[in-house]
Amino acid sequence: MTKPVQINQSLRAWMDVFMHRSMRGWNQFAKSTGLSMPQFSILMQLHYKGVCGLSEISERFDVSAAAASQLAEKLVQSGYLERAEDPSDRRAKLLRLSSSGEKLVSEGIQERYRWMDEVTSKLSTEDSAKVAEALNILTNAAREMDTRKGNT
Amino acid sequence: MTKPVQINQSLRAWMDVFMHRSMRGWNQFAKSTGLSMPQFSILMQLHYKGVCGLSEISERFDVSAAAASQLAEKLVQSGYLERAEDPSDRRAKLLRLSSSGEKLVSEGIQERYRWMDEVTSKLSTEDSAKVAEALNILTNAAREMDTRKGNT
DNA sequence: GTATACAGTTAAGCTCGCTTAACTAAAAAG
DNA sequence: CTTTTTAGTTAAGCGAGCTTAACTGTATAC
Repeated sequence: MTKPVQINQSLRAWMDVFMHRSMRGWNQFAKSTGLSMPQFSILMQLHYKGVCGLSEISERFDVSAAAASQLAEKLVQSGYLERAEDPSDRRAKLLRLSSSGEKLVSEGIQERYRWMDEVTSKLSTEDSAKVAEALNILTNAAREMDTRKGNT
Repeated sequence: MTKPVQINQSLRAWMDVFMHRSMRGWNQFAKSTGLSMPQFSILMQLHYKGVCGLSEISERFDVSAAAASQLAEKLVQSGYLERAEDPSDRRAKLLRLSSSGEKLVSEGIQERYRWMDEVTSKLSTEDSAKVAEALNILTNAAREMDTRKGNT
C-alpha cells in the first residue's frame, strides 16, 4: 500500500490509450462484417459463454425478451448461430455459435490482438518479460474477483 | 525475443478479460445516460481531441457529413456540445465539449476505472509496483507507435 | 388437476442513425 | 473573376433495434 497513487496513474494512462484505440478497431470490424453492434455483441457473448439461453441474453444486454429473440433470429438466419431445444426444459432454447460464427468472432479478436502485438514487438526482451508477468498478475486478480462475485 | 509466446499469451488472456468486462460497463453507462453509442462516442472523441471540426467526426466514425451534422446537432441541443464558427475558415465549425459534456464523459471514464481499482486493490505492494511499471512500459510503447504512424 | 409463473415468439409501432440529394456559403484554383 | 472544391445543413426515406401487447407451450405450486 505504499504506492497506490503510482499504480492508479499507470492504470488510468494505460486504459485511456488502450480503450481509445480498441474501441475504434472494434467498431470498424463490426462494420466491415455487416453486423450491427448488438448482433456482434451477442456473438461475442456466445464466444465466451459457449452456450446460453435467450433469457440470459436479454438479461445481459438489458433488453426485452422480444428484442433478444428477434436479434437471435437474425443471427440464425445469417448462419452465425444455432438454436436448439433444451432437452431438460422444453420451453428454453440453447444458443451457440455455428462454425462460421466462431470463425467470424475469432477474426475480430485476432484483429484486435494485432495492434497489441505491434506495440509489444518493439519491446526489449527484458521489458517483454516484465509486461508478461504483470499481465498475468492482473488477469488472475481480475478472474478471481469476478468468480468471487459470481460474474461471468 | 526469447519469449514471444509468453508475452503474447499473457496479452491475449488479459485482453480477453479486460475487454469482456469493459465493454459491458461501457454499454451500461451509455444507456444510463440516455445517450446512444454513436452520441457517446462523439463525446469521447471530443474529450480526447479537445476540439475538432465536423469533417473530422465524419471521417473518424466513417459516416457521411450529413450524419455527423445531425448527431452533433442533437448533442448541442442536449447541452453537451458547443458549436462555434472557426475564425480561420468561416465554412468550418469547431466542436468542443460543454462543461456538462465534460462532466458526463469524466463520470463514464471514472466508472470504468472503478473495476480496475478494485482488481488492483487486492494486489500486494510488490505486485502493484510490477504492474505499474509494466503498464508504463506499455503505455509509452503504444504512444510512441501511434505518433510514429500519425494516429491520434 | 387446476392455477400460476416462465421461456420464447410474433406483430404493430416508435425512435434513431444512416444515406442520398439538393442546397448555402466560403475557400482555392484557374 | 469565374470555376471548382470544400464544410456544413436540411429534408425525405429506409432499415435496425427496441418496446409493449397478445399469444403458445412448458414447468412449477398448491
